[in-house]
Amino acid sequence: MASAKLLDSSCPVARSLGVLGERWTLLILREAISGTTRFAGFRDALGVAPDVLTDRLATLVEYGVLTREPYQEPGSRQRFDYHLTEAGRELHITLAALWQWGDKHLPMSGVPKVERHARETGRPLHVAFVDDRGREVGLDSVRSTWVQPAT
Amino acid sequence: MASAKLLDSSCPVARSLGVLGERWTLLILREAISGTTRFAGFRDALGVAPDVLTDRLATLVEYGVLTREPYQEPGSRQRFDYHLTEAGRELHITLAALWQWGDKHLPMSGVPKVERHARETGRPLHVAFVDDRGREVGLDSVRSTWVQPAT
DNA sequence: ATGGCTAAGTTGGAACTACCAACTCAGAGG
DNA sequence: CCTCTGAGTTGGTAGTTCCAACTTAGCCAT
Repeated sequence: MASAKLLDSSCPVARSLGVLGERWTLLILREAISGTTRFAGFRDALGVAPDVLTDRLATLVEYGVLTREPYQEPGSRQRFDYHLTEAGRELHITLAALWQWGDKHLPMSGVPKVERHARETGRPLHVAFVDDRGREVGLDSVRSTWVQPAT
Repeated sequence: MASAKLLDSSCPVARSLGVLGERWTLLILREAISGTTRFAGFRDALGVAPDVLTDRLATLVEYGVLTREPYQEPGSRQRFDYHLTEAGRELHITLAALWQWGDKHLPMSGVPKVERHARETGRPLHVAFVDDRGREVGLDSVRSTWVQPAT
């Protein structure tokens, strides 16, 4: 599980995909961000096979995206649930980027939609490049450069 | 190819992953964004098996992420190269989101890095949620709501 | 104390997908 | 005509995923 080949790559996109790029993983995280915490919750929401779900949850725990925590409801035995870490919460940006791309380029009519708004101002949100002053910058203004590590 | 099950999902993240979620696809697009246009370029940069590469390029062309264009260098026969469409260029945001997550949470020392800067101002860039005025909004301020489609 | 119920898995086999090496095909140059 | 190169195709093997059935642990009712 969690492709060692990709994790050893010098490219951070490849390393991210080494943890996140297997089938179901990003959908599991979408569910986690929308509030699902339990094995059966993921299985029922996604229809993922239980052996695959076990594998993916273990990988996400191993790489610090989820925590596996025991809990006990009164009158019931101890069970486990899965909560996002800070690293996992940061994937909201990645998932929202996929969400807005699919919404625009693979549209589907007649289905309920999710919208994102700023909690304080109510303004609609999207995902974009931003400079260090917090100002949005258009795609055409993005310039990528290579930087050698300090020796 | 390009999971029909996911493409029929009501969730745009699942639909995006129906096109982009197969192994190698996002890495091929990372290469495309960094300027690679030819079959051999992708194969040599990534080490992907040629049958898989053929399949992924065809899927990306089918869904409007790449175009397959004939070209002819003087003194050489006609060949094909693959260029990003506008939809493909927009995936720069998604890939940069994966890039910054991997850079932060799966760091690797001693390797060259890519940095992104605004072309006009030179300011460093990252990917984040932004409101409709172009102002960055922190993760904790994002509120998601369901909207029923107009009937 | 036995049997049912549920959450959270495990196990076994069939089906699908990826990997690797070798091969094809079309035109250009010698 | 022979070779070279880019852009693939093909065939067999190895690795993954899918699906259904089974397991395990503790609580509760009878």
